[in-house]
Amino acid sequence: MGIDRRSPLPLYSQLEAILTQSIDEGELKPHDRIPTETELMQHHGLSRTTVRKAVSSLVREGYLYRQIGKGTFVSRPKQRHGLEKLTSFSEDMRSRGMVPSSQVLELETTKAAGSVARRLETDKDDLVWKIVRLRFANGEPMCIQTSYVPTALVSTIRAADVAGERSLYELLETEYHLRLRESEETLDADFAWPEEAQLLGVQEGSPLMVRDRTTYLADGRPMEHVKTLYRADRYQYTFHTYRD
Amino acid sequence: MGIDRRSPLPLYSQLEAILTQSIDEGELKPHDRIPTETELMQHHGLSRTTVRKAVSSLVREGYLYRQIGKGTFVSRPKQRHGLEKLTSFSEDMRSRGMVPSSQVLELETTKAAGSVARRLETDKDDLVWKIVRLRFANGEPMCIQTSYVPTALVSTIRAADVAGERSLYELLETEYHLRLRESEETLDADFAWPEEAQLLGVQEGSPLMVRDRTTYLADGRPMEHVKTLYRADRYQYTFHTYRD
DNA sequence: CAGTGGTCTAGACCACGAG
DNA sequence: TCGTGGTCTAGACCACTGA
Repeated sequence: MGIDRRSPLPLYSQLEAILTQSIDEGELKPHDRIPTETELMQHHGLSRTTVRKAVSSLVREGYLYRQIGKGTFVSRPKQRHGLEKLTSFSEDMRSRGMVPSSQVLELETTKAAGSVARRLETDKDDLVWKIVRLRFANGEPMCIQTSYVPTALVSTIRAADVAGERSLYELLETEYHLRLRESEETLDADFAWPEEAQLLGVQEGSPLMVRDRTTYLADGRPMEHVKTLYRADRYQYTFHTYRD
Repeated sequence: MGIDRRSPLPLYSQLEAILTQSIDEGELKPHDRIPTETELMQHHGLSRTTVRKAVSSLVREGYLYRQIGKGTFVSRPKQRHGLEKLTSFSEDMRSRGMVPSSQVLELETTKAAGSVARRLETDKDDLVWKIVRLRFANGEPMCIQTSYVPTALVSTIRAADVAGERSLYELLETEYHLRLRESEETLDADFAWPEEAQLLGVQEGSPLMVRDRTTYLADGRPMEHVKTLYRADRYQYTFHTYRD
């Protein structure tokens, strides 16, 4: 494994891959010092700027931490997976080692109600898709998800597009070539109402995590607003924060 | 407002300040294109590398977004405050425009129990501080917070250090010169047990947000493990995610 | 003191998007 | 075709850390 200058991958991202691989394979252990920036330059034949770009990126992602005057070190294992990534339910479950699937409960176009219209920045009478799905992880109910997508962005959605293991985001990215950039989310706690409890297979009044998300495209237009009710006994949200 | 080469602040951070100020003051509005990198170089007499470092940083923080071949644009207002910051309860409440205060319910040293010892990476018999506080925002109960801090790091904590408006983090950073780097957190939902409900002033069985956090120092040592029970009717956790 | 990461410069070539 | 951001180089000086 070395730097390949004919590869289309940028050199800094190749160096990132080399370093993360050394960490994941255990060559570099937590709190080990990694090679000096000068050593990395000479060893891989790169400029200092490129080396620093690779290392800085891994520092941002939580793989490494720097101490001025001393060196750069490997972080504690669980402190990786630095910044929160924008993922679909399917991607989220797969990264937790579970198999996602879906059952479509509703799929229709409707006029955007007040809060949905505000989040999607559409007019009150514009049509939006409403998709209600019961979502499973390893075949067990995990959450109820209600999504709204402007019909102005996506003309057609069929149940088969979003059922089973199919992901709405995959459809939007592959079929409609919409590039997602970021989302804004809130987490809250609530009870299960009777209908929700029955769908999720829990007792009425059980605790739920409520996740509200608005997703935006690369050009800034809102793409989706979604409310998800998770079984709190099966789902925890995990994240990282940094000082400065 | 311009670049001051005699200032101790790095040039890229001065440029960041200039750009964020133009945005906050409304000179640059959401979806406006900001000046080209070349224009910023010439206007401020900086190299392209420095300009790019400033702009990239604002892109990471969610102030700006880039579209290759087209330019760099201002994000939608709420999409700023990009990455999650490691904040104390006091800092969190102040940033939400509320006044924090605390009432100390317990303050003692104790042997670290199983899960606490594991999180703090101490031996089972090592002593840790246990601090239980009822925390208020604008005088209303907001959460119950139970903190554990190794006595190896902090020899003395008096009730006055952590009561009222005083923050544990401020104490650690100013008195003990401990530099915090990052934390690992989970969010969950649960019910209020009778004692908790009474302290928080809610009905028994009300929904709570449960936040578990372990905080680490710049050199990687665990500094604090804290469990916080928030009134779900008064607290929502808000965050951002990015694709790629 | 020598070595580390932190900052900065002046140049270069490229791929993408729009007219 | 031209201007945008994306990548990369070789060199420089600085502040902080530890011996």
